[in-house]
Amino acid sequence: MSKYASNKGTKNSSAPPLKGVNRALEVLELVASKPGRATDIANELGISWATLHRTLSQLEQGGFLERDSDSGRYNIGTKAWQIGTKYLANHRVLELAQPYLDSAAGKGSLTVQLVQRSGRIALTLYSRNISGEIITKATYGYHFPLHCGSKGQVLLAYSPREFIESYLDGPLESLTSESVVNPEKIRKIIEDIKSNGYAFTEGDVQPFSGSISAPVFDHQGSLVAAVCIITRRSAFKDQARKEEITEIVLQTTQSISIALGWRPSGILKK
Amino acid sequence: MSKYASNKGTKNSSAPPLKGVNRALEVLELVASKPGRATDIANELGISWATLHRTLSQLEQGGFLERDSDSGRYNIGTKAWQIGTKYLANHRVLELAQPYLDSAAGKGSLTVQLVQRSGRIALTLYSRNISGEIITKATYGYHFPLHCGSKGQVLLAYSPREFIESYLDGPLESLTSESVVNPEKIRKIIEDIKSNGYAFTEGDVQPFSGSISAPVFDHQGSLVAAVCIITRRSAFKDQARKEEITEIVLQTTQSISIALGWRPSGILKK
DNA sequence: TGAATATATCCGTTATATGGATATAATATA
DNA sequence: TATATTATATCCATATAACGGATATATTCA
Repeated sequence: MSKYASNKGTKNSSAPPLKGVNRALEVLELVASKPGRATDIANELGISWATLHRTLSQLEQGGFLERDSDSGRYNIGTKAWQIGTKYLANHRVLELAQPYLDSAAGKGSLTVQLVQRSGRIALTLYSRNISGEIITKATYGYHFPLHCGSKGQVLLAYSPREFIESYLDGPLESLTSESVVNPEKIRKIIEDIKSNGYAFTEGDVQPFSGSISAPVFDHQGSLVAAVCIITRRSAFKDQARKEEITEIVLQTTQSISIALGWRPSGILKK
Repeated sequence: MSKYASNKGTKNSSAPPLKGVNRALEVLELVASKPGRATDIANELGISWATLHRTLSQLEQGGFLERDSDSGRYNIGTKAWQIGTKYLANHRVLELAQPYLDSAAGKGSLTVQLVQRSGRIALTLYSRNISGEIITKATYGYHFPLHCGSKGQVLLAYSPREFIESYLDGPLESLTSESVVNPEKIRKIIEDIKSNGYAFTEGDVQPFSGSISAPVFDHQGSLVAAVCIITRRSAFKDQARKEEITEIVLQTTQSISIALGWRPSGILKK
């Protein structure tokens, strides 16, 4: 039927789809978010088994996927890490921010992260963990939705209005019993964050941890990342300690933003 | 160029190649190792411009590549990091090793890494850097060939004979004027490493840094990773310090190997 | 300003991926 | 242990979807 009707309605002539490649990328994304067996993947993606099989083999052969021969489950492979790390090697903001993050971590023996928004999730770019106190999911590879955890909330709060709305329209998952998933309440939280300049949450990602985050801006005043300090929840009971941590976060984000050319008063440098 | 010969003569019936997907993966690998403009990539891979363009667009649209609109250069994109980090989240050895690595880092304010072999390169899985002393390329995203740096040499030394030979047959790049690239000399180094149980190199990766590495084995006694301690070269002038660091490396690898079920004397547990 | 180089897009042709069907392997169940 | 069930692997004729030469546009350089 559709011999030549590949073009969608998009104003600029939509690119030809390269179906095979697209499927492979989809498979990668799916496996990343939910490792599983071949059949699961085929069902989830609604593609024929034979087709999927070829794709899986190809990805496995390239090292992008790995298959555990006992369980038959596919996982992300070595090559994906090898290539993914190259993203960091060219990351201007990270390079610039790193010394400030390390210094912050030193100040209070804290877990400090630099995070960035990627679609609907908060993506950790750098994580400086303190040996003594290990918070399970405060490392690379744990991506949370934006409405859970102070880091996501900050990233959400300073995103464009339209994005916020479309985000809140989507499904809002609960990570713990304390996660806030009511759009109306999240809107309120966003208000607060924007007036305070930082976010604080506890127990909404992991039951026994809490975090404080603040935004990093570039020379145009737009959000590029967030800095997040995570620690065990109990630490925040001590009000003085909490204020101290807040101070460290704000100082750090301010320093990084300034290093990026941002000017506090909104006066852009010419 | 043509990395993997499409399975023609393989004994089992040749699998269908899925050319498009394969090309996309090749592009990713190439960009990771050498970011560049579209034309460069097309030439390097020897594929027609039109074809490449589609592939690039698709990868960019998926977030696997990013294009700097000023320079026109393509780099690895956010999504690649997002997915790559998931590799770590499922990494048994890393999970188990991490506490030991952190403890080692604490002992001497050192940069400690866990590395793994991936094809012809040494791939960093975990890197604990010390704030004060920053060694430029001791982070994620810098992948070195196996013959440069103690970590690569250890990984090479304990690889299967046949792999070593095929590795030495390939082209051996120099990273600094002190890199050893003579196959005969490398064979000698491998001998030494296997009799000492660790490797030490300086100035062969970066002029002013040096490192000591030792192998990590699993319950079957096969190499799974290496632990590497990197510091400024001058530190190794102090013989006592050098021995101290060697001791830390060996203790760490031993602990991790044992935790993996390896038994020192070669006695396998039943 | 014009030449040269890089990027974007079009479109007929055919090589290539598709998916139903069949074959084999691995589990679950009786 | 035998048998049903579900998962994985492979084959092959067909039509779809990708290819690449050619052309159009944008960008860079001299």
